[in-house]
Amino acid sequence: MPPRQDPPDPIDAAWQGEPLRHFAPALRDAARRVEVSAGEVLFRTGQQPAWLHFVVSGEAVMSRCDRDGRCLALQRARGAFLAEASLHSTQYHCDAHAGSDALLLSFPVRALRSAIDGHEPTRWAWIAMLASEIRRQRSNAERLSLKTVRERLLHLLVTQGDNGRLPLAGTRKDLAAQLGVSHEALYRCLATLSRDGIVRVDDQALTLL
Amino acid sequence: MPPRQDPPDPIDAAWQGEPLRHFAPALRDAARRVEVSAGEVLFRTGQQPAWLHFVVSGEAVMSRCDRDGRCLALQRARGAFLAEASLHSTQYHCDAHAGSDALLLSFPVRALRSAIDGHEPTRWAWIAMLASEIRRQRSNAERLSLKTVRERLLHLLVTQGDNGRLPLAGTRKDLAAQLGVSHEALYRCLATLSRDGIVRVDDQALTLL
DNA sequence: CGTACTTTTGAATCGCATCAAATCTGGTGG
DNA sequence: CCACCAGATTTGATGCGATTCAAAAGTACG
Repeated sequence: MPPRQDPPDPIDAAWQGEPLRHFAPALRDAARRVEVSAGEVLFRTGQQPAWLHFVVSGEAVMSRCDRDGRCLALQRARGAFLAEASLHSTQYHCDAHAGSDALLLSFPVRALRSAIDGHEPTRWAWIAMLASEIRRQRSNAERLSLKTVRERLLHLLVTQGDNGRLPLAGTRKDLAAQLGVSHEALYRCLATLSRDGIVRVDDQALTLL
Repeated sequence: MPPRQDPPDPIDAAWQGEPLRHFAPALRDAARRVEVSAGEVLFRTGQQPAWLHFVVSGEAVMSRCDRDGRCLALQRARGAFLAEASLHSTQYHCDAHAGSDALLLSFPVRALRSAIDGHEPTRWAWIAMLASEIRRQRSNAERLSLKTVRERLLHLLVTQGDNGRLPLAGTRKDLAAQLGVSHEALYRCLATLSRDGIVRVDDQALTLL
């Protein structure tokens, strides 16, 4: 009889990856599994951070809204911590909600702080994670300072892509939002690049040729 | 006889401020004072980081150039660490040079690492510094995703300004570069905002009215 | 005084946002 | 199974704001 094919537990997978695999055993015990549904509010400006959320699957969005009612996404976390910077804040400076049904691993702030103090691998995993986020953001800012859709898209393929291949996570509308351009402009740009044989576009990914 | 009026040492001042004032005594001893002149190269892509530079005065610029020869500034450090993320990298991913004559405090990477491990105030000062840089970058990306010069400028005044007042560090051309717009567009926008009484523009600062 | 740079204004052009509308898609319920 | 709906995708037309090129005036500095 063949062994039963359990679906791989995404939480187990998350514990195997960065930065969680360096986390102290005490943190594994302290972590709480949380399921949220699309749109659910995770925290609001002014609240005191008590838990830090690692987004195992789905998406969580940190955003700020101006008084005109327009909202801007500051972070879209997938397979990463949401609002890492709030580990030592006394209150949140943004709002956050689930961008889709999502599975979270939530860590008590106190436990995380003491693990960083007392457990060297946790400490350096945390610092490395912050540093890598800084790099990602710098690259993001670099991209947004480019003027044309074409330049931004190619920049994304070069910097984020795996050898020129970038898997499409969400819809192309989402990609347009990430690039800070209208979806129409992105569609037109994709059509042109595809027609000119510069980028191959399929349902799974964009590939630089 | 009045006490002699020594000019305040900018290095002393830097040690009083964040994040250096939390640094371990061992780091004070290990730090090296370095003066560089405008244009001088601080490091190049591929080199192994041995020193981490705190920019006491002047400016240091981290940049990446594409093969077209165009360079984009990823970070302009003033009163802050340059390339903090390289503390655990085995090599630099960018180039850096002095944007002006500058005074640096340089820390040996090894000493900084062990201070973070062994000295709690240093550790949390470092983590807080990384977190605050992430916030700054997120805010920066938010700003760059705005479409018009006007919106970007007002966003900068609100988020970076002290109660709507933003001291002008460099030239207005520099400000235009920071906002990711041409300097002509910025001059025109400033003229309009000034004429309409929305922003007061003088040599020292921009003030939101 | 001359040089290099910033600041400022003008004019032409280009790319994108926006509005509109049609098609396609996946999912839901009758 | 089909009708239907919400959303994504796609194409078209228009206008606006920014870029770009150009040129003049101001400013700092040796």
